[in-house]
Amino acid sequence: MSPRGQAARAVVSQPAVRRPTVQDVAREAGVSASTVSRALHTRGYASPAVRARVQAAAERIGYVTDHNARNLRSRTSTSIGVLISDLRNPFYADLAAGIEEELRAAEYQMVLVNDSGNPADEMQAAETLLAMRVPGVIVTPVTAKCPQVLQDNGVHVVCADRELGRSNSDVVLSDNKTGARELTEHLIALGHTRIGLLIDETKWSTGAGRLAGFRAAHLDNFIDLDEDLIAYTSFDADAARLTTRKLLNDHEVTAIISANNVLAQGALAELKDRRLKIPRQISLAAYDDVPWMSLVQPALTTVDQSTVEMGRSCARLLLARIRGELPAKRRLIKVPTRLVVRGSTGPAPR
Amino acid sequence: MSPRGQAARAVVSQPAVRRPTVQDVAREAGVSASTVSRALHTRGYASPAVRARVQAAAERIGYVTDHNARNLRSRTSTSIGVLISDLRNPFYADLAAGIEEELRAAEYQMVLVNDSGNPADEMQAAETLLAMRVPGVIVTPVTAKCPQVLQDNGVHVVCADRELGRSNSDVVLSDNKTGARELTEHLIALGHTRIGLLIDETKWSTGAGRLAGFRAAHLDNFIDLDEDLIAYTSFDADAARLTTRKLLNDHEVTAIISANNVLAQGALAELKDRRLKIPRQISLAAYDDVPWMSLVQPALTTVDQSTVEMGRSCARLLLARIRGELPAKRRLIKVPTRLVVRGSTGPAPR
DNA sequence: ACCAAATGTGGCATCGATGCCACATCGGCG
DNA sequence: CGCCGATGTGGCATCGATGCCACATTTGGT
Repeated sequence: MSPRGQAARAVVSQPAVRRPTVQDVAREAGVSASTVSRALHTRGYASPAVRARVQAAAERIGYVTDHNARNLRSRTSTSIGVLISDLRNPFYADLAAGIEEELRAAEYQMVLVNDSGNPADEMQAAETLLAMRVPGVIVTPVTAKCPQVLQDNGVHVVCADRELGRSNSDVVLSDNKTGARELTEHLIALGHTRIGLLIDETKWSTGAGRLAGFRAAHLDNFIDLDEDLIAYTSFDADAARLTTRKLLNDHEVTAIISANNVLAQGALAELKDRRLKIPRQISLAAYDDVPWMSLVQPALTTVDQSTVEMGRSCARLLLARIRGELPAKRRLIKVPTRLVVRGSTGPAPR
Repeated sequence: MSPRGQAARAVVSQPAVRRPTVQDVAREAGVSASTVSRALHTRGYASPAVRARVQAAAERIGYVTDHNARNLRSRTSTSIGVLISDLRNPFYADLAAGIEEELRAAEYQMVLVNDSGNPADEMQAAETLLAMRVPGVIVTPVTAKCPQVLQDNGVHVVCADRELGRSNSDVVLSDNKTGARELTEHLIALGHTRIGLLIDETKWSTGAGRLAGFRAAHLDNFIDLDEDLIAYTSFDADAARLTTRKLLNDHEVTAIISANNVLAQGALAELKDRRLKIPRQISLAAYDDVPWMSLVQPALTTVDQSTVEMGRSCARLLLARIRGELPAKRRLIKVPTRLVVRGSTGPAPR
């Protein structure tokens, strides 16, 4: 019976329930809407008596503030955007978990987007977050453009895990160089001099830092680093496996360091496939400790980068920034790492 | 210098940028605000020429729709709440990843909340989502009250992974009974008759279903099930390890099935600790295939419940419901499982 | 007692996009 | 040649909460 509706609209199930508004609460409590607003929101003045009365009334009729209206009017929002590359990778999941925990404690919400490491998806997500008028975003950036656009629009940005070029956003990083150096030195101390490094990228601060730590350890210990032992690979486990195969075929190495948890998976698969005894014949170690690494036999020696804590740091930093508690200068937080020695690393053979 | 401000408000960094509104776009394109709205939003009539002109104008001045205003006025929202128990558990991470993927494809956003399996946090989150006026929520419920409250407020709910009592919400489940039965029968076919089941809960459909499948397999194969072999434990790996220890001490079992991925971790730890040869001395299998299970030696035989696909299903179902494409009757989707036989299960000893 | 300051509450406009209707314009057909 | 419907556009009110100010009332000081 739509009067003159042209395109008959799809039948959308109605919200059905009319939700109470401040007006309703006001009537119920016998005060004005303004007073209700002040009484429910902590900030603002209202006598204890009125406040109690209003709260009781709100409770009674099941009033729940409309965030949309609130956000619109007050030009703020308690939703925070979180842009990560792969939720299925425990690193990002832990990061997100840490962020969520801290945000929730501060009564903020997390809008999580998986950009799959894809620049187009990342920009798309940034646009969506702008539309939501979020006051801040935490991102493991794929492109420098994304944080840039967000900032240009007045959104606070914290980059997590990596830094792209010279941005001026706050950033929280693992202490990649130190972590990688300690891991490498651990192997050197065990007598290894020919150590392969499996790494997927060095354009971002993450890979660059880990590579730098690897180099530094060699330098400090007066070991000539054979550049061919730096095995560049793609970011998935299968590629890492093939690269490991090639590395083992072409070079004599007594130990392998994988630059992240995914690559470690490929490396381990190849070593097992070759029935190499770890650590007797070859040692294996990885940057980024994730749960499976302590379940395999032998358990892997790793660098634990306290990923959940990194997430928390990101959130705390962002919130502080939003609240205006920080000086203008960009802040860089380096989260310390911890070397976790397990069974997969041992004395160099021979 | 605040004129008569009482509680001096915290200095909050201003949004700084005034974002363009439809009015601005209207001026730029030489049309009215209404027209801009129609031209940008696909629905509604606008001549191709105007539409192009408006879009160009919007692009030029960097206009981005304000979701808050849109949501408020049109009483809709494209944010979907997702309430899960533990993002760090790969099961939930995969579920969330599947959900996010499907939501993003439909231009919806995911607001993710970790309730830690805690009823209070769960209700708190439900309230927040009500405040956000989300049209739907996907939840792995802890309490029946949560889906109930949401529904009472006109929010569509899809329960994922488990069902609590007699709710009338849509639900997406793994085919627990069949999966568990197949896994158990696989062991029975290998000659096992004394199989321990490590399980943490049976109040929810998840545990109940898996237990039922375990029983059914015994029944169908005319094996008397010793009730003592059903080892009830708590939901963490450490507890599972202790329970496994007790199970092994008190009973002769030739195989152990763990009802989920976390418990498997505990069971495996205990078996390794006892230096039991898997599968020669004892077989181990688990419900819920997660990545580490194929990395350990021997790799674990599991039931893969296609978690990511479950997540996608949840999202598809919810969106269909929101769009009003579904009949009123509640829908139950059982996602089929797949038995993945690996090295951890073998013939029963003796 | 009287006035000033402190305190608490109500009124009203407003945030930005959109639903709804009125109306201008155009083309087609009798 | 004029009327009517189709088509496209503009005007205006509205979603719900809150910022800001005015004003009523109380308190305290002298």
